[in-house]
Amino acid sequence: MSDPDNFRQRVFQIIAAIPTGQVTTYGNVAQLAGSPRAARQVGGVLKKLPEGSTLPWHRVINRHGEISLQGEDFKRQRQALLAEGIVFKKGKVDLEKYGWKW
DNA sequence: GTTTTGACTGTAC
DNA sequence: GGTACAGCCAAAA
Repeated sequence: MSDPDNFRQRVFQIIAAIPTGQVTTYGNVAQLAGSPRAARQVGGVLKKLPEGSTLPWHRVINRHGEISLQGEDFKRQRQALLAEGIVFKKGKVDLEKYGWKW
């Protein structure tokens, strides 16, 4: 059949399923992808994201509720989240409130 | 096939 | 509460 072992493909599917106005952590995505310890790789995959993907990668943040990126990418992600109704408190997001739950 | 890298997380101080 | 170090995993060179 298909390639269920394709971690990268799995991550895309998971992130694509995140509803607007909600956020999730890399660790959460990694766990859903089948490897709870591969949170790092989740970011690594998104960094090499294909341009044709309309994937809402901006809804993925670290476990501190903060954006792990820096520089322009950081601001871009923050703006994207603000545009979706996410409220930043002291530069952080309330995962208890916006944390994505299945 | 081996080595290097990294948008993370957990534990320790 | 914040900072520092180590571990883990998958993809790219």
